[in-house]
Amino acid sequence: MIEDRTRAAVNGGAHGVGGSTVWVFDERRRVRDDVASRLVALPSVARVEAVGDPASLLARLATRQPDVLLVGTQRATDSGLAVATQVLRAHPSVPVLVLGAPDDAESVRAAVAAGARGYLRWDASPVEMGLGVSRVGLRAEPGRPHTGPLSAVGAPPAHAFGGSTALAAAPTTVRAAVRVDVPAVTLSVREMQVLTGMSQGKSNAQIGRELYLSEDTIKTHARRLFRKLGAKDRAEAVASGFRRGMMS
Amino acid sequence: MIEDRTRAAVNGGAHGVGGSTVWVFDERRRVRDDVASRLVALPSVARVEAVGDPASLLARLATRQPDVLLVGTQRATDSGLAVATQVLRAHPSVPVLVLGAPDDAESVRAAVAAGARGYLRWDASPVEMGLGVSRVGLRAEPGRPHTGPLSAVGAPPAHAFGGSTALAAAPTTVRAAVRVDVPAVTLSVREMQVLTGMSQGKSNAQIGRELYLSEDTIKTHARRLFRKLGAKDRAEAVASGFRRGMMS
DNA sequence: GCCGGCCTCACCCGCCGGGGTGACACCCCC
DNA sequence: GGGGGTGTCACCCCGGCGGGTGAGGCCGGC
Repeated sequence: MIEDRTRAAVNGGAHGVGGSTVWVFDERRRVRDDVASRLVALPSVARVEAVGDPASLLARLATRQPDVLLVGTQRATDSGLAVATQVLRAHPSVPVLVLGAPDDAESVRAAVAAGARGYLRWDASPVEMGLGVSRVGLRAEPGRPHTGPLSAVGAPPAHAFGGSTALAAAPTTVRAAVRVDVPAVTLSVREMQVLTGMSQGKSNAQIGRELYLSEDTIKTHARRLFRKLGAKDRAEAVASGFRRGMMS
Repeated sequence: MIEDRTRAAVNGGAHGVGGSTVWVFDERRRVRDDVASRLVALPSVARVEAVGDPASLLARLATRQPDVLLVGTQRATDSGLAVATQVLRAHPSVPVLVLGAPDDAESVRAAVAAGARGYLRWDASPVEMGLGVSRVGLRAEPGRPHTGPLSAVGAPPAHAFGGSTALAAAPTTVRAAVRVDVPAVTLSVREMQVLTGMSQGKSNAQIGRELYLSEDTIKTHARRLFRKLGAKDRAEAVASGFRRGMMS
């Protein structure tokens, strides 16, 4: 019951049309929801399912398999580690990523030894999660299983746990890895000014006043930049600007 | 006349309330407009003025001074370099950044020798420009002049011109340098799903259908996430999500 | 020299977005 | 055990968004 509620809350009905399916296991609801909330923002992730009960995790694995399975470990109870080991024994082909506490290198090392593909700090940013997930379980096409073989992500627990965050080194690499689309668009100065205004929550009239232009003129620029960026919305246009590296 | 048109097009009326004023000089209109279009997207830049004529550049400098002056150089005619030298002789306190071609290390070296604070490739991304501009001409307060002294940015032209882009090494550092606000907000899973949908140009009804929820429910989540992010708009909310590193 | 892109402005229109408010239920933390 | 955050849904309201279209002028490139 509780489990169904959580599933419903995280799952919704996003029938991933391309993009991988990620399962998150952790017995602590806070943790798995927190991690899930960051995962749903990733463009490469189409479907996120949160599981809090070892039994139902194994039951699901019997019929379906995720592209990546994140397993949270906690030092206090060894349950997370036990679950990971159990899963890997039953389904060695499932790409398991261990979610470790920032200072818990041991459990992580143990899990990697047991067959996990890598680890992530549970406080990793979406970008870092994206890197980890895409390295471990990228799917080229919806029907195909994860493209393998992939080199282990979790090789050097020691130094990674010393830094601020595991896998934090190369965000630009992530961009390159995740990016798929973007056929190089250039916006004019005016269009950039309008887009910037939009990203600051300004109305067309407000942008017009600040640029000493008519609101209708702003609308025209907006329409044009929507076309260029392939956006139907100012929200999508702003997102597109950020994804293309035009904004910061 | 031509000059006035360009100025008006770039300038608008953004009376920078905090944030630096940047001038862009280049005789090639394409270049200066292109650079300007990337500068206007920077949160740390409040005002951009594009100048295409050496004479009017010097005339302006007599009365006002920018926080940063970008000077474009071209190998063919040495005009850009000459202008930079001239400006620096007349106004040594003006922070000059040289805009060099990707493969033109010589002019850059010469300009730095003449007193320029650093260089940027003219094809630098907004993020890289932000780094360069903020290092050279950050203003703490509207009234105060640029905070100095600042270490030269352009020390190693050689190896920088070897890489893909000058100053491209540490985008995360830029974040840290530019970021000012952001008092740590956490969105719930649902809120993240809604925000993600918004960033994909989906309507509330559409998001609702995909999550098997009522449109009114989506609106409620939207309202709540707007409050959390301090956004008045879905566009601003999306931008905020990106700026806070919640989205990618 | 013409064509194309950009800038500017205008008018019409339909619909969605966002605010306000109320309600009920669950969950977690204090 | 109660309060705060979250999830879900509903109704009302209206202002702004986005689409379509037309039109004049300037600039740069083929």
